[in-house]
Order: sequence, then C-alpha cells, then structure tokens
Amino acid sequence: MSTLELSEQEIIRRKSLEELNKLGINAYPAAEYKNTHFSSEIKQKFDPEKENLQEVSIAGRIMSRRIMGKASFAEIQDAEGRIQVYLNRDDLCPGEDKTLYNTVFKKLLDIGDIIGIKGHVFITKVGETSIHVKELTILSKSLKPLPIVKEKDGKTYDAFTDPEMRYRQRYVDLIVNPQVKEVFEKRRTIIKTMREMFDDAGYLEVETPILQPIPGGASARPFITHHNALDIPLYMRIANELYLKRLIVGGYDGVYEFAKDFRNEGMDRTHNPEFTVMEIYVAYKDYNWMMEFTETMLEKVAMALHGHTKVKIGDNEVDFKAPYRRLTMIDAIKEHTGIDISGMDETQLRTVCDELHIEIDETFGKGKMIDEIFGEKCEGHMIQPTFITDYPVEMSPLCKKHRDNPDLTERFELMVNGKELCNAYTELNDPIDQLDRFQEQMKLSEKGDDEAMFIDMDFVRALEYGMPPTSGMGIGIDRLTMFMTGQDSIQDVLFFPQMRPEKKEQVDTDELFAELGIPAEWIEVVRKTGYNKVSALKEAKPGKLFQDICGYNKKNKLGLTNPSQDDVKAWLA
RNA sequence: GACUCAGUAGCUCAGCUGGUAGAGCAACGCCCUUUUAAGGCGUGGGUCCAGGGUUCGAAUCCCUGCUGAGUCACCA
Repeated sequence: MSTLELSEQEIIRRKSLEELNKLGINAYPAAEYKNTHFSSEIKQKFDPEKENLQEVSIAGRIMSRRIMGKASFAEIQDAEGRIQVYLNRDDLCPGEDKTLYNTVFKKLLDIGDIIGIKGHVFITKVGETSIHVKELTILSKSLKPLPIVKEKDGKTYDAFTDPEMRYRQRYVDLIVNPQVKEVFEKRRTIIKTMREMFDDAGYLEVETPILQPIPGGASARPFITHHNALDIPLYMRIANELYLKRLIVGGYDGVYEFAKDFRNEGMDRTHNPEFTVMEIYVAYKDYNWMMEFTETMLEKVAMALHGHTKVKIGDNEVDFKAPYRRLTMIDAIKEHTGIDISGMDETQLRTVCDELHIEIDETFGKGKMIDEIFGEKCEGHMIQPTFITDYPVEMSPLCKKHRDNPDLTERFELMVNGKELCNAYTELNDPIDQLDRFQEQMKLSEKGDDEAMFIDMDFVRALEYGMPPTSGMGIGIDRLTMFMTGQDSIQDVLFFPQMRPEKKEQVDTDELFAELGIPAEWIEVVRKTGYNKVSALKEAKPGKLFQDICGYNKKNKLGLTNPSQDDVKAWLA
C-alpha cells in the first residue's frame, strides 16, 4: 500500500510498528498469553483489606491513555469490560534501561493496541480499582485509529453513531459501543431459554435442507441458485415447515429448528433478506394448546432476560405475562371498524374495503381482502400480546379448516406492539384437502399472484401415509429480539445486516503508470489528483493535468521538480 | 420503486444571504509519579461523496449519479 493512500495517523502507526521491530519486539507474537482474570472479576473480587489479587494478568485492548511523565494510566478493555491499569516508569523498568516505558509504552503504543499485563490490584487515591503493572507484553498492534468515545457521569461524548459505518464495520461498533454487545448476548439468552424449554419437553432439535428443489411452506419470492452437478435449479428456503412436518410423519412427536430463511424481497426496518425463524411442531396437539405453549414460552423468555415480564418497546410498555388475550380476526375487525364481515361474499367485502378506503385490486380474493382490512385497521392497535385467531381459509393453505366453520382455519398469529410475532396452525393433515388447497394456490398464481405457493407432491405423498394431528408454530427470532431488547431496527439485532456492497474504486498499478513514462515520484501525485486509472488519464487534457499536479506539488510542499508541459504531453501521447 | 433528509480531518460536528476550510476528541513535539471526558504550551492533518453546470470566484446555488437513514409502496 502506498503511503499517500493512508491517513497521517495510519502512517505514524506503521512507523511505530517498524520501530518496535527494530527494538526486537514482535508486535504479533504467536505464543499463548495466559490471562488469569477478566476485568469485571477483578473489580468484583478485590478487597484491599484482604490484600488479595496480588498476582494477576489480563489481556485486552488499550482504550484510553493518560500519560503524566513518569507515570501513566490506561484503560484495558477485555471481553467483560474495562479496567484501569497504572504504569510507573521505575516499576515497569526496574533497571537502567527505561525503553519499555519511555519508548514502547509512551511513544509506540496506541489506543486500540492489544496488550497483556501482569501486576497487582490496588485502589487509587480517587477510589478506582486498578492494576499496578509490572510486566507488559504487546499482543497485537493496531494500525487503524479507532473512533474515540468518551464518557462522564453516564453521558457519552462523541459517540460512534454513523449507521453505515456501524453496520459495515460491526467489529468497530462492538469495540467502541458496549451496549451493542449486550443486545447480542440477550439474543443468545432468548434462544437458549427457548431451546431449554423444548429440550425439557423432549422435543428433538433437527436440521432440514436450506437448498430446496421446491420452495415451500410460505408465500414469498425465493432466491434461486443452480446446482452444477445435478444441473437443476435450487431455491434457498423461504421456510422449513414442509420438511418438519415430514419428520412428524416419520414418527417424531416433537421437532423444532432454529432456521435461517431467505426471502428475495424489500428490506426495511423489520425485514432483512436472511433472517432467523424458530419453527416447532408437536403431534397430537391443536392450536389452542399451542397458544398456551407460546405464551408460556414468551413469559419464560422475558423472565430470563429481565427478571420480570414487562418490557419497554418504544413508548409502550408490553407485558408478556401469560395468558394473552384471544380474539378472532372477525371480532378484531368488528372491534376496530364496527363492521361485522362474517358471512359476507366477495362483492360485499369489496364494498367494505371501498368504505374503509382500503386499496385493493381485482386479483384479491376474499381472504386477501379480509387480511387487508385487518392489516390496515386492526394490526397497529394490538400493543399488548394478543392472539388473533381463525383466519380465512384462502390465505392459509397449510392450515386445517376450523372445526366449527369451513370458511375459516385454525390459525393464530400473535400480535405484539402492532406487529406479527408468531404464526401457528392446527396443521392440515388431510392429504386430499391439502392437494385441493395447493391447486387453489395454483389458480391464484395463474391469476397473477406471484407469491402463491408451489405444489409439493412429495409433501402430499407424505401426508398420504398419515400425519398425526399436529400443531405447529413459527416465531421470528430477529423480531422477538427487537421486542425483548427494545431495538427498533432489525439491523441492530443482526451482527451483519445486509448492505449494498462497498464500491472500491479500481486503481491501476504503478507499473501501468510507469509505462506511460511518468517518473516514479509523480505517480502518486497523479493518482492523488484524481486519475486512478491509466484509461482516465488518457482522456485528460494535458494542460489541466499539468496544472493539477504542479499545484498539488506546491500546495503539499512535496519539493518535487515540476515536469515541463511537453513532458506531460508526452505521457498522454 | 417514490418522496424527504444527510454525506466536510481518524471520530463527533460547526461553517449564515457564494469571497483563503473551523472546533472538541484523536495524532505529533515538549512538561508533568495516583489520573479518569486528566491538565498546560506548541504543531501538523482536508479530492468539503463523485461528476457536470452557473459565476470573476462554489463546501455553500442548480442538475445528474453514488452511499446511508427515515416515510410510503411492496412484503409477514
């Protein structure tokens, strides 16, 4: 990498690295560093009266330095937090040679470097538990300066907030913003709590195909790829439902999977093209049982995270304490619009949509219109956890018809803070009905609905062997994490949210520029004035190039002898 | 996909109705042996996102593009 492409501070750090090497110090040593403690442990356990912790070593990143001549303080950040260390020239360098303190620590180390230290714990005059350093080992030199975030009395100064940089360079975000780590630790607690509950119930955690020949189990546009050896298209799964139900056919009474699903659709605050869903299927149960199971699960998760069931989401306080309100979709619509749509036909529903100013088009069937009314008029009002039950049959092709009403299905969604969190069915296990429903989907597809489901004949065949009555439930883990941790963007609960790739401008090599006859010392200047590619240079006007580079030379006081205008013309010839 | 806002030093941000680019932190040099947003004195650091246009003169005004965020549309 050429120096002109680096910032001043990066050049200085590279020079420091060279200086370290000259002193015989390997800034990237291979050996294990034995740390005896973590920062938080030391802060908790140290007791000055007991005089414990007199031999500790920790390893971590230098996050701040306060140098006062012969003594210095620094903060070291390890996996569990930060602790202050105290360095004293004569304690760190007891002999004549003070290089380690004067040169290595004061001059050649920087914020961001990873070091190991050994020493004893004490409390400073101002009352901060600190480590008095006797040995210092460089474990990794940092060549790029970190953003500097300072804090006093809980107030943060110069916070690293640019969303683009936080998501693209999550590693920096994690180093500098400790709250970010907490969110991901909570995410893990959520998953762990659920997994423990399922395991205790004796359900089997399974893995099913991500590459599927038929993308089934949901209505969504899939990503498509190609398998070379088989020469067939394969789809990234949009759901794993049909595979999990095949396993119920196979004789497992309970199966679940934490699954990455992929949908080739828009991205926004609540949608990422790849996302995590937990789906669980339990034999011999129905959706009433599943509602109880779901509310128990969420209550447990909230307790595990917070020790209570009340969670602040934006301006709302949501209480995850079971049981949750249960409301049929038709009653929900009645409650929020005053209109009773039960028994209405397609024409009547169209009139209702018009009255409510809900936009629809001809391809909409009854089910989709009802869903549209619900989505527009009701969904947003469901702040406290509410089970919405009994969806129209047209929009739930994998769900068993309602035991009391063939126009409805035994389906529920759990609404929280105005958003869908869970989706669950009494599963359709009648193979003849299932094939009919798939064929209905085909008709929708022909009508122009590009999200209608594909027919999966192997799944129908599995049902023909007989699937026990079963209830299944899916829950969006990203969304759950958002709710439970109070984040309002999915990007804040994914380590690496999808971003448009960074475009790095192509830069031609020195050799290609040299071929034009440009002297080596001028190549960087030519690049710096905006001509990164030889092809771009060829189109430049010689007069402008001449002015640009001579001007740059003068402005930056490079002290180069300017070429003649004829020289410059010759380069471009 | 549409609209709105934003992009200036390593980071956070000023920069008015066009007139030589600023601050704090970070960096560099010097001073300082219990500081903590350490302090004091001094110094350096910029393709003002990119490309066009208007103008004697553009970070600033206009157009196009790129990237991000928000709202909507689409979508669970």
